[in-house]
Amino acid sequence: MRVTQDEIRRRFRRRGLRVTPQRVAIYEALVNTALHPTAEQLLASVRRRLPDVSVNTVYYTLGALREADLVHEVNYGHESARFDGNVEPHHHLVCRTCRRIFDVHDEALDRIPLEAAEPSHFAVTGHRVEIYGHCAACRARSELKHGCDDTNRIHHRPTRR
Amino acid sequence: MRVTQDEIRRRFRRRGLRVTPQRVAIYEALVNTALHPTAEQLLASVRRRLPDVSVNTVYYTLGALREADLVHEVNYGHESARFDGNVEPHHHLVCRTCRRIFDVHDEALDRIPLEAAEPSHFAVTGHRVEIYGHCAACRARSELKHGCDDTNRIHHRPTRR
DNA sequence: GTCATTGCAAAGGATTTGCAGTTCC
DNA sequence: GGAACTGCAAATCCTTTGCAATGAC
Repeated sequence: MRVTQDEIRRRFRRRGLRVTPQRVAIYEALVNTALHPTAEQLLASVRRRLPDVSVNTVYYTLGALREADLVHEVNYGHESARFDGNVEPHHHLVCRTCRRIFDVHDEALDRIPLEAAEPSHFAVTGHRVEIYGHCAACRARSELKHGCDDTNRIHHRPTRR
Repeated sequence: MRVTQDEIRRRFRRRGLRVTPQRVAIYEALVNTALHPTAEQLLASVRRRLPDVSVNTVYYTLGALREADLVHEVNYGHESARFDGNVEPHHHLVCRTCRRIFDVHDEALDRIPLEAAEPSHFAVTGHRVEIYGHCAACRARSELKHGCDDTNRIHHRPTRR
C-alpha cells in the first residue's frame, strides 16, 4: 500500500511542516521503500524527478521529518564508530540524551525467540537487544532543569542528532 | 578483573597478531573500559602513555583486532546514516555480507522482558532487536564461489567494514 | 510580508589511503 | 630478511554550516 502524495501532504500539515515539492518527494521516496536508504540514495532517487534538489535539502528535510517523528534513523548513533572489547554476547542500554552505552548481561535476552527470521532464509549468526531510554544521570539533570522551556528559542535548523 | 598485558600478548599470539607496544596499549585501553569509546577517545587514552601513536595506527589496529574477533563495533553499520519511514515498532535483520537491512515485524520480539534495565534506573522508551547473519542472496552467492580461497591474496590492511 | 526552506559553496569531522621508514618474527 | 606495522600527510566520504535568494502560509 503506497503512501500517496495527498496522504503525505496531510501528514505534513498535521505536524505543522511546510509542504514543498522537495520535502514531499523526499518523504515519498523514503516511506515507500523498505531499503533503509542513505541520504545519498534518497538524493539520487529524488533527483530523477527533481534534478536540482541539493544535498543540504535532503539532510535538512530528514532532520525536520525526524523531529516530527515521521522518520527514524535505523542506525542510531552512527556518527562515529564505538568499540567494545567485550566480545561475549550481551546487550545494550542506549541513552538518547547523552548517547552513552551501558552493557546489559541477561540470559533472558540471550534466549529470545528468533523464528521471525526464518521466512527470510537468513543464516542467523547472532542477535542483540538495544534498549533505548534515558539514563539515571540524564534524568536527574533534566529534573533540575524542569521549568525551562523552549518558548524563547530562536529558530534553528532541525537538530541533526 | 583487569586484563593484564601478559594476557593480552597471549591473546594476540594465539591469533597470529604481532605484538607491538601500540597494539597492546590500544587493546588494553579498550578491553578495560565499559565506556564503548570512539577511536578518538582511545587515541587520547593511549597517548597518555605513548604520546606518538598516530590516528592511523588506532584505526589500523582496531581493524586488525576486529578481524581477529577481539573487538566488536557497537554501532555496526555506522558509516552513514540509514533512514526508515516506517515508525511503527519493528526489528531488523542485518546482513553482515551486503549490509542490507530487512524489517521484521514480530509481536514476540515486541514483548521481550526488559527488566534487566531496571538496576540501571533507566527510563526505557523502547527497544529493538537486531538479528545478524547472512541474507538469502548472499548465501547463494557465496556458495557459487566456494572453492575460491584467500591463498593468493596479497597483503592488505585490515578491512575497515 | 515574514520566516522557513532552498541551493550553492565552503567548512568540518571521521575514516581511509599513499608512502617511506621501522620493527617484529 | 621480509612482511607487517607505524607515523605523517594528504585524500575521501559523509554531514553540517554560512549566506543570499526563493517560496509557503
